[in-house]
Amino acid sequence: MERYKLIESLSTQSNIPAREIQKYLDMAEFRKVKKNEHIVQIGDPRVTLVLIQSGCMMTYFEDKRKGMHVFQFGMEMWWSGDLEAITNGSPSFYGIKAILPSEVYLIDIHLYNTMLTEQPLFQRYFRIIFQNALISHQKRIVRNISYSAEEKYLEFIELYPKVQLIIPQKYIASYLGITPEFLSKIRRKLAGK
Amino acid sequence: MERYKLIESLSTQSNIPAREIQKYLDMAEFRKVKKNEHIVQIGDPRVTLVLIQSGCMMTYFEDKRKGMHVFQFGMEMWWSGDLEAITNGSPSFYGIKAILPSEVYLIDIHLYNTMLTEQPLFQRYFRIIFQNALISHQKRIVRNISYSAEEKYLEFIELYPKVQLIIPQKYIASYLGITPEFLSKIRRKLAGK
DNA sequence: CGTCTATTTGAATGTACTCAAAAGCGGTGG
DNA sequence: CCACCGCTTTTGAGTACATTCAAATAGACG
Repeated sequence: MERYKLIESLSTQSNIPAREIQKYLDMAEFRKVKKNEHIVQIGDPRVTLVLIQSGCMMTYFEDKRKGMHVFQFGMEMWWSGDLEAITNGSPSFYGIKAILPSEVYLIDIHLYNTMLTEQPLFQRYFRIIFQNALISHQKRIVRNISYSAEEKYLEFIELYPKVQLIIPQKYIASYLGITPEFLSKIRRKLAGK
Repeated sequence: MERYKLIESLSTQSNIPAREIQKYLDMAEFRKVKKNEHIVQIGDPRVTLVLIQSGCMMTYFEDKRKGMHVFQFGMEMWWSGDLEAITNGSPSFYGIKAILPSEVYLIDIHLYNTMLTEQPLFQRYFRIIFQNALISHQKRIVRNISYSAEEKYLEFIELYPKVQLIIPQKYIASYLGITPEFLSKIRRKLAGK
């Protein structure tokens, strides 16, 4: 996606004039990142929201026992970032890295607050963004507590047919909370039908 | 919690004058519900957000194979309801019932939209509510994909020490996505330490 | 006190994980 | 353009975690 299209979309969604969206985007840090490059490391004190203009990003975290887990994938026009860290100023619990060459805008805490206070329509914009994100998080929890691994995988490829083609299978397994070996076995079983 | 305290809290959180909060609360349907009484049934076409003044509610859903699952618990001052149904007008995927005698306000789609359009500060209020809800949903997903059943349980009683005392254990098991029998075994194991 | 539901227990089963090794695949340099 | 290297995926055997089913026990409430 190109910059002007991103601005158009944001303008339409938010009812904020394109020229004003542009003003705030200019205040954000724009970055082109290569495949596998990190834009946020776990523990970074400087926390930002990330708006993806093009490419594909992934958010991950770690636990001591089992290492890295994929928290979510982000595509064009999606937001990522550690909302909790943004909210209370703690260091980032998540890391964010590019799965494909990508272009992103980094909105730090200060800019986020500026946008919300200077332009009240951003309150509405983020209310809608968060409301929709909440819905999809709720659905994911529903699947987490009621689906088998196989069902989770089938639902995933149905929900994100594009993502599924791009990213390594082991990341899908991690996102679903299963091991890559077991996902491989699920796929073998499904293929034999 | 009493009505005037609820109004005070909402007013403080939202920066909206108490008298105006009161006006919208008066437009909502107020209901006292008995223990185990339902305020929303799965599939209900009339969908509402629920603001809990007192007591304890639980949101649940069903799948054909394993029956009912607890989606979440709601305490005083919390919101519940099917956001997706509110957003797109579909029938409710979730049911809501009282675990304790409770008092709730029901905000239907129409009133929700009225509040958002008439009083822009509600955009900010719900932006904050959703932002915080999103954070706790994200954390729950993190636990879902990276914790064992035992760890999930320990985290639960730490996060919700009050809820844990009130509600039947089988509902906690369901919330965590495990069977009541297995939770019982986890507790036995933990007790023997 | 009796009934109904929740919890506990145990045995058998199934689902998913670990570990180790082999096969596949993509990018890089010669 | 091919060969090699590193990483991902597959495979299989053994194990651990969690479920199912059935029955016994405990608790709550009228």
